[in-house]
Amino acid sequence: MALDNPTTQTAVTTADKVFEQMLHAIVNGTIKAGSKISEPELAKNYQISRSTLREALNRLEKCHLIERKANVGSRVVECSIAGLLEIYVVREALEGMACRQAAINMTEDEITEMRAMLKQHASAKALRDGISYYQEEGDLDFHYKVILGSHNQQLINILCGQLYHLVRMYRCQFGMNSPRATKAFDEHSRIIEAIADRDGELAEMLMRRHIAASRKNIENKIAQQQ
Amino acid sequence: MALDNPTTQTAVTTADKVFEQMLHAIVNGTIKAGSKISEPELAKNYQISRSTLREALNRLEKCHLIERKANVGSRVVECSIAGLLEIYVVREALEGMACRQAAINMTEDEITEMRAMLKQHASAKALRDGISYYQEEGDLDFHYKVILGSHNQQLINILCGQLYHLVRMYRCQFGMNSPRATKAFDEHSRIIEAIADRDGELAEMLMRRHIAASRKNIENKIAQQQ
DNA sequence: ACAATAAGTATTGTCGACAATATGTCGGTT
DNA sequence: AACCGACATATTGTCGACAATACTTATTGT
Repeated sequence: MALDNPTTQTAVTTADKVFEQMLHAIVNGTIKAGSKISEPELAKNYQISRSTLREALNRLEKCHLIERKANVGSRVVECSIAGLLEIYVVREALEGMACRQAAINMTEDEITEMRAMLKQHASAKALRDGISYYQEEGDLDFHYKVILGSHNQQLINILCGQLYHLVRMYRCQFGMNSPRATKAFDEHSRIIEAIADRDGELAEMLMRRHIAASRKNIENKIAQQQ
Repeated sequence: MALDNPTTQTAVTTADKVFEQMLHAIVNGTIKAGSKISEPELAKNYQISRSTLREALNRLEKCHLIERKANVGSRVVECSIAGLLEIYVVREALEGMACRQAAINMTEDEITEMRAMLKQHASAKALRDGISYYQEEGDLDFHYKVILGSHNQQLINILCGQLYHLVRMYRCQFGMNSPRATKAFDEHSRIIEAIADRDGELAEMLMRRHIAASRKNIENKIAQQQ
């Protein structure tokens, strides 16, 4: 069985398309974080009925991008520092485990593919312009591939289907062009080697440190600002 | 802020009520695992319109209890051994981390409460009748409280809001009256003590071993049957 | 002047009908 | 006889209207 990849399945129904549009709009802040969602207004904007919009809202809720209260309505989630740190904690646990599982379950082909990807990132890193953007995308790609490599459908669903979009939202809204770019690259390399060695324990530890380092980096930044 | 507890919020709308009914029906197998869901039929059964039923189905999908394909329909998830093991892997990672966070964030009151709960379980364990049921419920209670103790909303959402119901479903359908009852009780005690000592690292390790032991127990059982 | 209550407005929840898509059946063709 | 394609049926997706609930505003009483 090919592993279901929640972010790749193409939109077929109109609710799907509206969902994707709103997804982008929320991630990049066009629809502001914390703002209330007016069903009648949005339905008119997207030229669809309220039922269809509500279907799209349900998908967004599944990604934890909006929150609904009965008989009150939907709000886009707030982007708080506390919320960001909470996500890092969850990622540390889940991606760490995904890494361990990847060391067990990844095929040789997948490992080869990851090495190739990393090489490509290295050359992209060499040319200095547009570093942050590409590096960030590369970072997401890397983590993404490791998660898929776990071959654990539950892990994939949670990380790629739900948390993934939230992470992107935070990155966009907080404008995080990580200064850890070069460091992160080395860490990625070591993680892949641990996976290639089928050393699950080490792979998990390295991934956890990698994510924990990002979290601490943010915590420090916040502490400085205050 | 009081921590939102996804399983406690009472049903207010009719879709909520139908969701809860279907939840029970799916968990205890009244609606069979793997079976296709007929929207017209169920809507008639529950005496509601299809829109309302679909709303309920969306909630079930959020808990990963049903799966929908566009223009095809919904199916109740299958209960496979592989799926069960996948869940244990996720739980090991997430509840382990929840335990670490609980060691950091739990209030003294919460710890006192947990100790009291464990004492109650001990006395319940003493009277031999109905052990499996109560012990299982007790087990769920224990894990539940630890998760809430993490004070991490993301962790709580994922574990209590989504995986919780799946775990219950597997327990029901596979008739798992764990033979690890007494052992599990001791492990629970040690975990609480680690939390009380504010030793997050130990608490996480103990919880991970606790869950991994359950998983291996199942793996062994399966291996024997074959 | 302030609080509380009541009416009015707006938003969400629910309903039944219609349109679009997929599944199953039957006949024809190679 | 097996495979392919068209038709019929059933199911899902979408729509607009109505009902129920929450919020706002105005009015009244202290």
